[in-house]
Amino acid sequence: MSASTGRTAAGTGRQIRRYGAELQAAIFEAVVGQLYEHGYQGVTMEGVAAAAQTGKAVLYRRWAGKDDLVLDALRHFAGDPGKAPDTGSVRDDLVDLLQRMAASTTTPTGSAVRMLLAGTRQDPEFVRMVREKVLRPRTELIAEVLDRAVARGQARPGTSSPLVARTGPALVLHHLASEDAVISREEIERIVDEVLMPLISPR
Amino acid sequence: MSASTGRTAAGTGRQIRRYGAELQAAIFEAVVGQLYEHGYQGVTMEGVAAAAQTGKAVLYRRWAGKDDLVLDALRHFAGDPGKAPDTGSVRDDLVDLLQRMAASTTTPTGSAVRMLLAGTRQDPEFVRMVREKVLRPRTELIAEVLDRAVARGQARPGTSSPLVARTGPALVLHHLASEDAVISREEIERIVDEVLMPLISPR
DNA sequence: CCCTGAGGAGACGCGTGCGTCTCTTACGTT
DNA sequence: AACGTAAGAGACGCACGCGTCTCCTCAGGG
Repeated sequence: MSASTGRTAAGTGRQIRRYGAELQAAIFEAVVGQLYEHGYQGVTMEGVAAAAQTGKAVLYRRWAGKDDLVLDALRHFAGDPGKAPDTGSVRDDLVDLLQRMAASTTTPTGSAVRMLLAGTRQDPEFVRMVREKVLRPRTELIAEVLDRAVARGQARPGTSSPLVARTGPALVLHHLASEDAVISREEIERIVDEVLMPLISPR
Repeated sequence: MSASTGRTAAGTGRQIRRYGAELQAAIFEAVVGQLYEHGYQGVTMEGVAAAAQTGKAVLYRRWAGKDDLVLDALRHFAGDPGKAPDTGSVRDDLVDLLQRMAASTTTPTGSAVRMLLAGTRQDPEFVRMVREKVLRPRTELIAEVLDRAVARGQARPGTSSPLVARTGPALVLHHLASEDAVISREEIERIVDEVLMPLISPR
């Protein structure tokens, strides 16, 4: 009998209602939160709506469905990989870059990369986007650092092959698989000192 | 009224009924098939039962649930990474090993590794198993090859660090993420010639 | 000050997967 | 030849996520 309130009369609060861009930002944040916590499969429209404190209708008014939403959220967040460091020491530059990469493995952006690895049938648009917006820019930063090192004579010419630029990221990523969780600073320095530096330094 | 047949009277065939080990093998095959085609999330008990031409009861009589089943199937298939090649040339040995690894990225075993990469919350038992039974043995083969190379004087001592052993696999795996699909023989040779060999060969 | 449009919340119907249960039937054993 | 066990098949109830739809309600423009 008692009325189904339909509105949580309980809470203290007035509710502030968000519109447009502000609302969208909150939704994106919710998406990447879910993504980070439960992986792609764990992202649900219902979960996102709840986390963003909004209704599903709002989501469907803006996006066609889950794929579209997640894609858009990632596109929004993947963004700026930062500028390439230029300390004058290749070694330090590389450590810095890989450190950043490692840090981002636990972020939504990192999740995206891992989804990429995982996917047997992923939305091709999604795959493309992650490659373009996440992976490539970061590899390019490394290439940039290597180029500078070559110019400075700190590295052999020819060192700056795409393959070499990929080696650092590959090892950081691989660490995720072969060891537990977080990669330590020491481990990163070991990657640089034991693998990258010997690989590039002049004979 | 008309009997619900309950049995497809249609087909030509008698049905051969499988038991015990034979049945189990068929089920495992179905599991890895599903795994390969749709990824971990795409494996369903119903799908497996159908693919194996059996009933769900049979599955639940043997395994506690999906996790248990998949884990067991992988454990069953992950098996033998083969013996380390010993052609006398480190270079050729490495190419051979990485080639094998690359080939297995499209197999169920490969899917398992990718699931590992992907997983934000995976069954820890599963993670441990893939590390132990899939990743580690293969890295050890490489270490073995490197050790022999050092012994032969084809590689600098100290070359056989775990990190160096990981570099090849890491690059192969990373290729999955950064490029499309299959890794070519040429690409593998490039990895060996441009990265691994310079890294290990005596100065 | 009222009206319109979007936001917050969630009910609803649909499909799908899980895990259980039932029923019939083939096979190996005695 | 009779029997018991497990296989093959799938119905069933439950939970959950999707995408739609409805119902307020808040805010801002006329």
